[in-house]
Amino acid sequence: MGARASNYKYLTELPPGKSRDIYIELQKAILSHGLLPGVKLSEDEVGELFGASRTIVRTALQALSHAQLVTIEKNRGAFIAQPSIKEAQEVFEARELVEPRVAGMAAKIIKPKDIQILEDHIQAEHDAIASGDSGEALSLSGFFHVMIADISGHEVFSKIVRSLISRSSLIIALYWKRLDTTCESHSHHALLDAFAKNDVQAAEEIMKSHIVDLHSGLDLKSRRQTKQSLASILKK
Amino acid sequence: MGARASNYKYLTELPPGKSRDIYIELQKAILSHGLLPGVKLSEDEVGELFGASRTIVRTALQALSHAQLVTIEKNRGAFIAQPSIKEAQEVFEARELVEPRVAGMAAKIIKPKDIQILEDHIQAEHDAIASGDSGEALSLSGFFHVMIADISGHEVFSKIVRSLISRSSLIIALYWKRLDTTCESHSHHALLDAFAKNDVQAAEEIMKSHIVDLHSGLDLKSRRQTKQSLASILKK
DNA sequence: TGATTAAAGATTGTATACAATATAGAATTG
DNA sequence: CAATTCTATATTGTATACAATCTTTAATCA
Repeated sequence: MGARASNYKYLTELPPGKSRDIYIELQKAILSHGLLPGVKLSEDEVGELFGASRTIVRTALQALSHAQLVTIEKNRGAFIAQPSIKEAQEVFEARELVEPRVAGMAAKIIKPKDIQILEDHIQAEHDAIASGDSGEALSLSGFFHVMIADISGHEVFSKIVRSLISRSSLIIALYWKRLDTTCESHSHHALLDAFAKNDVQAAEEIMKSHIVDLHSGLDLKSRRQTKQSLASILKK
Repeated sequence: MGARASNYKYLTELPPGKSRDIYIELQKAILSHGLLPGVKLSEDEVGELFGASRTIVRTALQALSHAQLVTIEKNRGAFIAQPSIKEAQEVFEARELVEPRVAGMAAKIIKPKDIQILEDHIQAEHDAIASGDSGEALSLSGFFHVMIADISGHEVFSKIVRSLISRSSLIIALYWKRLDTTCESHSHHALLDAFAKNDVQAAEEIMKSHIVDLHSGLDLKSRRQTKQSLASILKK
């Protein structure tokens, strides 16, 4: 995981406190593929790791389950979610509907300052890829989409996009075609060009085809096996 | 509230148990305007009402806060959410994007059996209006949209729609123009006609204009005041 | 009297003990 | 030896006690 973790603002309904911290740390680990689908999150183990009581840990795990990053099975515990093939399909269909609209809205009102921030972010993506930190790279490329949603100023769409992006990370872990290949693309750059011109329609189209691209990078025939227990990867 | 409460399947990430029951009961009360925005849900009070310990109640309240039906303020407690004007606007904008698509998908694959169920449901709406049970009528008219989402078979869209519909109920409580007027319309019937013909485009258009209609029924200039404490309305 | 402060009460936050359930391993049986 | 049952262990579910915080009331002072 990235030595310098992205300090981008994470969202959760949780009030500030230890539960929220645990939520954010686990989310980071999930989004950067430090924790893979299927891994069990035992309450004692997580509590031990973060020096928190089970009460606190349960609050965090329940929040993650509401965000659909974790599945809680009665009397069995919490596991990193494993989206089905159908869900994977649907998540990307939803992204194809919502994100182009959001990108268009962002294009309409984006300011030079925001464009600069996005450019820096793309640079950070490249750096992560260059340094071989594919987990961080993946996480950053997801955040790029969230940042655009935030720029649009539309909080309801923004929350929907956040949720879809998070789940996309699990989907990529399970169904991405070529494990070696990073999902870098030129689309992010192209999007910035459209933003710079405040070209709403171009932004919509580029975003649409970008997501269709990502979607087609998935192998939605069979689910990858992901055992790998132990949550010792959390220690950054 | 309706003597015969809608037994339509409620969704929550909560596993079966008392927390889930409380969640569902509170949700019902919120959606039918038995509990109005701003009302405090004290843990002891709710626990007393349902014969549950605070641990259980807290789980339910936290789930409701994740569904954005309840706002939890640190050290102050849980309150029925009060969507802002901006959020109200955004929720309906999101509905205008997502629901037409979902209606179109439903039109493509709907079966006679489903159409019959929807017809019966509309009848139940009329009955509720006739009997003056405006809370139940409102709740049913929201469920109509959820049922269509379920018929579409697209679970990701369906969950998004559920969330938007729930919040719409709070928004209507705060911003609906004429308190005396029920939000009945002919759109639901028109939608059924399109469904019967499997007319995708018509279904999309009717749904779109229906939601625009609802949207325009809101007075998004000022928020209504809703005091009314006490959660004694829960006892059906 | 009005505002400010102080104390009492009520409510939420957290840790922990105990109960219920599931899991893993040992013993038993065919 | 394979399959099954039983037992011991580990894990989650829930209630409750105590701590921290907020709210309300009472008391004090200008």
